[in-house]
Amino acid sequence: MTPLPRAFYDRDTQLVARELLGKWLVHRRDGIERVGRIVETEAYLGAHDLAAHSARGRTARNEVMFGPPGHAYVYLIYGMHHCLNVVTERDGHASAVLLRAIEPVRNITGRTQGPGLLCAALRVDRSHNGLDLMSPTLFITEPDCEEPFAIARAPRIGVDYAGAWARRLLRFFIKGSEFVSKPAPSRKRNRAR
DNA sequence: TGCACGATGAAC
DNA sequence: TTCATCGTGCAC
Repeated sequence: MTPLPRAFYDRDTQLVARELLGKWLVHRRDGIERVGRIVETEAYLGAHDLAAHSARGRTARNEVMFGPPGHAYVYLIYGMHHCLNVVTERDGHASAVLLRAIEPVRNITGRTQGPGLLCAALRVDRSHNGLDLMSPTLFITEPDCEEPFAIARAPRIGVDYAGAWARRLLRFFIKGSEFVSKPAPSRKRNRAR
């Protein structure tokens, strides 16, 4: 298995988010190779995207987002869950794709539908922050075999604070996959439109 | 030095 | 609908 080249990540973030669907996410650790098929992603477009961590400026936490493409941005959320992102576009653009769900392929135990569960199942944590995805321990690769699938899009999850940016269709998932996350129904009221 | 708050998940 | 749980970022 060969890691996708850096050029894959050095492109439009929405395009990368779409094309990551169906790819295999691989993590080798303790002699175990865990593999999951990516079925759900979210695009965070850069410092102008009010839902992105990078929108509030460069800090110690989001430093990796501001770096070159093809690196892992992993952070701890709600004091207990990890989220894995891949940095996209040119150095300094501060965009990334959040990997939200995978379908188990090899050596995966437990549920994988949601960014926190994905990291737990793959044994990915903050120690992987900044890791180059060209590395043999954590990378994304073409699947061994793949059947055609349809892509659906929807608003991103958990970013209601971002106003109009929260309503943009920047979440992508494989239509009909049972491994796509099913977040709790939003308590959002009827919204005029 | 203190404190409010998450790109979540699970229980009630 | 509520809560667990803690690193981060920014206000004092």
